[in-house]
Amino acid sequence: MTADQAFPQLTDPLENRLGYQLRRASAVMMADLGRLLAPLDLTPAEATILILIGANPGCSQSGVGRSLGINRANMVPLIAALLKQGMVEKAPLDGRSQALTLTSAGRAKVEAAQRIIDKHEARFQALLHGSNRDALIAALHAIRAG
Amino acid sequence: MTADQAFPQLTDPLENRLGYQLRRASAVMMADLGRLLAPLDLTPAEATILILIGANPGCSQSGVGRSLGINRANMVPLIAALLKQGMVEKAPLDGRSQALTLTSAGRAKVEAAQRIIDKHEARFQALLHGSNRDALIAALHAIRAG
DNA sequence: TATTGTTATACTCTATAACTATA
DNA sequence: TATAGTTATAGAGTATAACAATA
Repeated sequence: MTADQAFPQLTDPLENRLGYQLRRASAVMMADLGRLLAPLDLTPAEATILILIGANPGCSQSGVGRSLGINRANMVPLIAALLKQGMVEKAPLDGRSQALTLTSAGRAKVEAAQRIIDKHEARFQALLHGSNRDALIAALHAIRAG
Repeated sequence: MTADQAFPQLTDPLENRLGYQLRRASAVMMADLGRLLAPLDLTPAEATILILIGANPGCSQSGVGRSLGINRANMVPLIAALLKQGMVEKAPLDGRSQALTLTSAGRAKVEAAQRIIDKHEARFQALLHGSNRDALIAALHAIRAG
């Protein structure tokens, strides 16, 4: 018995649903990125936080959270892990805020992560040979704003 | 002090990342659908399961899971909830499989959910005025296959 | 009065391992 | 040997409420 006889495909009324396909496609890319970043001991969330701090030295923890859609409470253990690993430093900004910057170890990690992410993105973009990649990004921005 | 002075936007090096924008766009649509389905006492996951059973009467629980990317173990409480709510019925198929079908209450729920999903999808598709909607779906399929 | 950072907490989602019964 | 259904469990991710210190 062949595999496709053993598991006949179900009729899928969700094939043409934007929200559903967005979710499944996102899951595929997230899982791939997670596998690729694991050897660096980074999760996709940690990598995006490091990238954002690298591009915005002196930013606050809440600012990072607002930008990434992660709420303040959930930023605490994420930043704590990056501090513990020596990738991020805090410096008092005013009495309540702390300015975040990357350490040199953090900068090295970000560069390694960026190289991995670049390859990962290029691999998926290559699958979109027909469609316009910029139009896809523009569509995703429009959906986010909706 | 205006709001944008209080929360200056951070420089965002993720603006142009396919995987990241996919994830954020997906989260926006999922949150919207969750809000819209809540009055029906349905989660997006339950709605997609009902839709799939409705389109494939007699399918198995594992078949639904394979199609939706939900593993067998996690299907158990999902199907149990739909059985308890009287929306799905099980009938012995062979000694180990159960054929799933919708009850009349389940069919009514699916129809109500489909109406909500249709409006939700139409609202987001309207935001994509410039770009080709079919090209977007095709791109998402290509990413899923990658 | 609003914001930052924090703690505690709870709920959902996802993943794995192991088991029984059946094919 | 592989599949269906199940149980138990653990780890993420996400959400809210509340608090202290500060603006």
